[in-house]
Amino acid sequence: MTLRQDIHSSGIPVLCLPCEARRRGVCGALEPDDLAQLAKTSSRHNIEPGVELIGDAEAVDCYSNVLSGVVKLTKSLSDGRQQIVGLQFAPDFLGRPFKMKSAINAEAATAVSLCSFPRAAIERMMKQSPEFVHRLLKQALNELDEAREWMVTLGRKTAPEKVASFLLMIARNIDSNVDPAARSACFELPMTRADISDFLGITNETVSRQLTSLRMDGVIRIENNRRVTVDSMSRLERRCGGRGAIAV
Amino acid sequence: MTLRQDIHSSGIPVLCLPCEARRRGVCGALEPDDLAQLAKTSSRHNIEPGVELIGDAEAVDCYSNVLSGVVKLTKSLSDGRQQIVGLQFAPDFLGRPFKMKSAINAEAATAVSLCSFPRAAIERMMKQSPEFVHRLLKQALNELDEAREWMVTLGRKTAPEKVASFLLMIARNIDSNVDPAARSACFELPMTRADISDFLGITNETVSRQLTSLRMDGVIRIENNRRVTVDSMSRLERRCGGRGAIAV
DNA sequence: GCTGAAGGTTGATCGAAATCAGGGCTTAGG
DNA sequence: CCTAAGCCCTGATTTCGATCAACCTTCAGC
Repeated sequence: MTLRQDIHSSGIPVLCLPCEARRRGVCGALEPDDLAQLAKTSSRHNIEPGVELIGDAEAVDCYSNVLSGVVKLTKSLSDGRQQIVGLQFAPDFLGRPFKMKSAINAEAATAVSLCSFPRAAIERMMKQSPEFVHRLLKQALNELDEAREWMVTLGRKTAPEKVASFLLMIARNIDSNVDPAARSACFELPMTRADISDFLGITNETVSRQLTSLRMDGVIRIENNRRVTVDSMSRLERRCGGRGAIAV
Repeated sequence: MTLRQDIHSSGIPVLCLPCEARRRGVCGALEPDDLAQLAKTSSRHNIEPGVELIGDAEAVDCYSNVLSGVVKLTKSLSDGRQQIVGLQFAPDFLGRPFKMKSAINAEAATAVSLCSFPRAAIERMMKQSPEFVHRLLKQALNELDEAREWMVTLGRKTAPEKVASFLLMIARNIDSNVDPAARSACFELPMTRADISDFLGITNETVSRQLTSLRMDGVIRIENNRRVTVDSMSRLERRCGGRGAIAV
């Protein structure tokens, strides 16, 4: 299985061989020698939950692949109100081409491991590999789709629907069992109730109440505040509000 | 002024010469001969307000530059709730690379004129011009920024702040006077109260009340329900809620 | 052990926006 | 002319989720 993909793996850096970013992430666009060139400039980091990756403080001048964990992207109003505008899972690409001051903050929601590259290396790669830019475009369009999906949730769904939709999204992104059409799911919530409320545009009290309500109705089970089991995904789906966009 | 840009305009199709898309849109990425090739396949359309451009109905298989007018992108839940997830102004590029079923609807909000290309022509151009893909990436990232900006508005701003923010965005996008730091502005609202409410995630009654409130307070003047005059942009800005993201 | 802080749950109350309802203005068509 | 349909505004009432407040559990540090 690994073999089939790696028949021509000669020249691929050892570190990159098992890397998910090569299979589904931006590195998948690169030829072995491009990859080798990029890998020489790369460095790996393990980040503690809560650590700020991009923000007003230190203008981190690099790009990274998310190898594991979850990164939250937030925007704040000057009076402290905060909104999470995106979540990045492995193997998403983190960083913002063409822009220094992004007015966005990135923070490790869970423990996170990153594979980072200096800005210059990425920009060089964008010049020499059209396929790489192509991948970046694909990822950007995916993020755009997700953002728009959440705009519907933020603007038009009720609090119970918001919480159900959130659980569904998390289940689909980090469920241990890979089957996308699985009938049940079990996972760790990657963030606190306060984070979830910042994601859904509601308060943490409301998040708590809605989780309780789902638990009471037998839709989910919760252990240790974090571990969630969904026995019937379809029941959860039915709580998400009108199925998104009827378009066939 | 036009001259300076067009010293080497030999080979540029006549239709494209005055086109805004060449200056600020995706066509700006193209060499004269690429442009000529693309122009041969292009067609111009004038669309009435309310006409659906992309949707479940007819899967329009083309891409377009918006030459004038405003296009609204919407997503709907199956029970009829609707959310506008984006507005496209000239010279934005309309259409979705890599995907047929987009689960998104596009509709002319005002009278719109388009310059359309068949899907195949655009895909060929993406293969032969890396600079073109580069432009598409830039536009996608811009749209992503805008979407995220609006997520903050949808999730964390009050109704009065939402309406003020909307007016501010419109003013900056379609104000007749070009100066971005203008102290005052005057423009036509490109959509009905119902559309605005679908954009802001509130009801049309609330939009109406907030507009009245802004009018009573002397922040704006309204003629014919559509024509809005903002005498002091800074007063309007102060009504938009905490200034977005403090990041320097 | 005690203490304090952080995260979470639950209850009571309040308020902003939704909902329900009516009425005005403009435009198109008989 | 009259009528009907859109679009918009405004008032009365209701409701969902915010706010305020209390309490629980866990965990780190002394």
